[in-house]
Amino acid sequence: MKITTNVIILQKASSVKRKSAGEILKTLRVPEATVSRLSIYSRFLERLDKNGITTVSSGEIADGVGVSPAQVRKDLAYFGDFGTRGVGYNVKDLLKYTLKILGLDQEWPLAIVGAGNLGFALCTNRGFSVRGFHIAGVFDNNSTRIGKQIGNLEVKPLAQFPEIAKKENIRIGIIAVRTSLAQEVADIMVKSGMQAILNFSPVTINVPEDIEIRNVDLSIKLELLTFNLGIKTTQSL
Amino acid sequence: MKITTNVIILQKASSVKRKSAGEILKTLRVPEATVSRLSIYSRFLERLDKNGITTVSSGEIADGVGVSPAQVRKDLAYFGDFGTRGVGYNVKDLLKYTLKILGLDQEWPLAIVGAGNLGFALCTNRGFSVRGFHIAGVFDNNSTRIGKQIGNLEVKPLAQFPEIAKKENIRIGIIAVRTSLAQEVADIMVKSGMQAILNFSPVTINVPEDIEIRNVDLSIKLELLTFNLGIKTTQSL
DNA sequence: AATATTATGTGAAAATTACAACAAATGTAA
DNA sequence: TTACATTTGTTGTAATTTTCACATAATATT
Ligand SMILES: NC(=O)c1ccc[n+]([C@@H]2O[C@H](COP(=O)([O-])OP(=O)(O)OC[C@H]3O[C@@H](n4cnc5c(N)ncnc54)[C@H](O)[C@@H]3O)[C@@H](O)[C@H]2O)c1
Ligand SMILES: NC(=O)c1ccc[n+]([C@@H]2O[C@H](COP(=O)([O-])OP(=O)(O)OC[C@H]3O[C@@H](n4cnc5c(N)ncnc54)[C@H](O)[C@@H]3O)[C@@H](O)[C@H]2O)c1
Repeated sequence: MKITTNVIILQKASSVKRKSAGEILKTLRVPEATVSRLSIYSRFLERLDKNGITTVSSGEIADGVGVSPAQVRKDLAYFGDFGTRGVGYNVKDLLKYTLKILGLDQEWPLAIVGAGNLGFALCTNRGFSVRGFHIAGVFDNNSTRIGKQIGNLEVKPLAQFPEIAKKENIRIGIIAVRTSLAQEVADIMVKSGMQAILNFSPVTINVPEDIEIRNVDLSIKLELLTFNLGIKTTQSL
Repeated sequence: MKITTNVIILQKASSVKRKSAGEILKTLRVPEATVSRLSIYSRFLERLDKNGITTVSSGEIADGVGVSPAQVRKDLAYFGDFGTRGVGYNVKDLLKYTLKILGLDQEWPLAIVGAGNLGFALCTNRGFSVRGFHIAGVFDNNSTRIGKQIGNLEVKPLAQFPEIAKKENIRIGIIAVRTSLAQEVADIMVKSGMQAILNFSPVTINVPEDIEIRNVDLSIKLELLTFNLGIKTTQSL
């Protein structure tokens, strides 16, 4: 009997509904935190695999990434039974499963808008390719940047975004322009058919409900740190 | 009657205990998510203030940053009564309070280790100064990078980290070296007295309990997006 | 073959976080 | 002055997430 799993992640994620006649439709609600941890587990498994380790327990994964063993098992249990009781998990297999779950069993072309310092760093970042990402287009609307070569990529004018995005089959856009222009760029991305956006600018971006958007927010993380350091030294709030 | 507030943030944060004789000691447990949102509210208030807006309601803040009005009020209520019923919040005052709470009523010197592409982008990032951060030192152990000038900063050898960190009173270190060296750099930071670490490398770093560490994790966010896009197109997991 | 050991998967309990509803306070208009 | 509209601060409630505890299964040992 085939079970089609209907995964819905909680928190900020939009709900996803799918129908599948004649099959059991199981509605799963997966915490966003679980998906994030899955990404961490997956990277840890990659390291184990590289080191020739073939089997791992939930406890070892837990130690390796700093969560509880129960959390590891619970997280994995959302997606299936991947382990063997009394033994643990096969590293290669579990790695393959986690990658599949995260959608990393395929190549993901990305588009970056903003060829400034951050955009440059992103373009040259070696980490992407390991996980199946590659930059398929970099855009800017500053004439001093357009035409510049970054690695084997040429910075294109923003006007070409829709055309190239379509040709390259890009579904994920990355915003690396200065704060005041981020919303404008997001709008263009949405119009050009991006289904997901990763935003590096420290500002709240508005997009339609069906577009996935996440922020990589340096300031929030830094200010979380100063908050914590602050209460260690401040007499009262 | 003076109330000394003992703030403890939840999740990954370490608990903080303070004593204060003769005063009411109220133990607050603040969700990390609340602190993160406070950072977002604070930035939104900065924008309002810049636009000359003097009063704002929880509903307007909520609309501006994409949360519920109740959430805004609840978050603020952890730290005090900042509003006026029937009126709302004074923008300038609330901005000042949020900055104070986040520990941003002082200058924070930062140290960056890794003068690669990301390190360079961070050094030249204009966003820091607005919130009271400034890069007080950049370090690398690659001889081709040492001595290079980034803005008005010179890249120093990593060996000088402890000395400069002490002289410049640096408490927060930023890791921007390649993944395989991140733990090593973290160890040096801890030994040099850093109390908080911001890590950009996609790997789990181990530090003593009393050191605050947070990750700015590009991969997790990207893979959250591919997870969501994946379940929209994949027939079954 | 029986027993011990190890480690998964899971249902129930506990903890945490978000949400909703409303009383209290303020300002405004009749 | 009174009634009305607005919006906070707070209490209770619902939803979500994590943790706990253990039955179950696989392997190792005696
Ligand atoms: N530099 C960092 O380390 C860092 C870290 C985190 C977040 N950020 C954020 O990332 C963003 C970019 O930072 P940066 O340091 O690269 O700034 P930058 O000034 O170096 O680069 C901005 C780039 O965007 C381009 N641009 C501006 N408007 C555009 C538009 N409408 N369309 C296309 N391109 C446009 C500019 O020409 C420039 O090349 C900022 O919002 C910043 O706050 C930067
Ligand atoms: N480039 C990006 O956009 C980006 C984004 C997110 C995360 N990251 C992560 O940030 C890290 C750095 O990325 P990058 O693109 O700047 O890489 P990079 O190769 O350009 O720079 C790495 C720098 O660290 C220096 N370094 C290496 N070992 C060191 C040590 N022991 N002490 C001091 N310095 C040392 C190197 O000399 C080099 O200058 C990586 O872990 C990467 O995964 C990069």
